[in-house]
Amino acid sequence: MEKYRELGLKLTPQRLAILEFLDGNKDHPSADSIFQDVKKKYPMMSFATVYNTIEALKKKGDLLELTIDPERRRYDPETSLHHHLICVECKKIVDVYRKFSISVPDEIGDGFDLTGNHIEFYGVCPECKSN
Amino acid sequence: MEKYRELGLKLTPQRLAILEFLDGNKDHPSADSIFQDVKKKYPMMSFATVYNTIEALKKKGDLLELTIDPERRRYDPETSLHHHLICVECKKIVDVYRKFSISVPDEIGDGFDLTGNHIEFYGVCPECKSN
DNA sequence: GTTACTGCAAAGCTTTTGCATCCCT
DNA sequence: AGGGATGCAAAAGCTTTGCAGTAAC
Repeated sequence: MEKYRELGLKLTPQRLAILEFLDGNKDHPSADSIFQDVKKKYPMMSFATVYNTIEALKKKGDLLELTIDPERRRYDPETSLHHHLICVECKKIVDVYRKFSISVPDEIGDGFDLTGNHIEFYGVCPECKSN
Repeated sequence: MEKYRELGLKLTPQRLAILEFLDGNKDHPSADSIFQDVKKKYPMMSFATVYNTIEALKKKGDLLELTIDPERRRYDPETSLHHHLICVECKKIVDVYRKFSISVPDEIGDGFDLTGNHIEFYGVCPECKSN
């Protein structure tokens, strides 16, 4: 928690509740998920606070914004390199911790300086298979 | 164009203009891009028509909805398998036509039946590099 | 005491929807 | 003629913003 203070971020109760909710969270929550959860503890909670905190965490590099759901933005507190496996039926998202050696061939690369990649695997999860 | 009739789709002038705009388009346009372009020819154009047509094309399998831009949905008339290279600065998107042999190991796969994948490569394009 | 954060409400965007009219087939 | 498509406007959903009051430091 110390590191937040170092960056000039104030540790308010609301912010702590958001951090607590995100810590170890594997559900790739949306802003609304975060809001709904923290609201249980702090009924006065506002969206502004959620988005403020998301923005602060993103800047710190402690939260990733995922672009895997066309409906809404989802966030991932797990910032180490990983990929995602998405159920095309129920939209469940599972982490894939594995390094893949892939790269864009120079002739296709169009002169880009590559900085990283992200793979989305699509499939049908066991629960949806049995329906 | 015949194939559209076969599916019970009516070929209205507006719809043809949208098809013409999309044909061979490599810009991964948003609904608004499509709207703005077709509006030049048909000033009475409405968003409803754009979204109607997008929906029809998606159902036909002739248009892909991309989830690579958190700001808005983008569409891709190129439906053959390919990946994308995205400039993290200017958000330009370049197609990557290349097959990568990647797969999720069973022990990670969580019982999913895999159906496909999509890779996003991130980088800085030549134009943004020189700024 | 400063400075940043909170909550509220309004606004901004993108996307969806209802409905009367229109026009492709 | 019939049924889908169009245009308009309103509504819905997600995200951002302005501001006065509040609380962390």
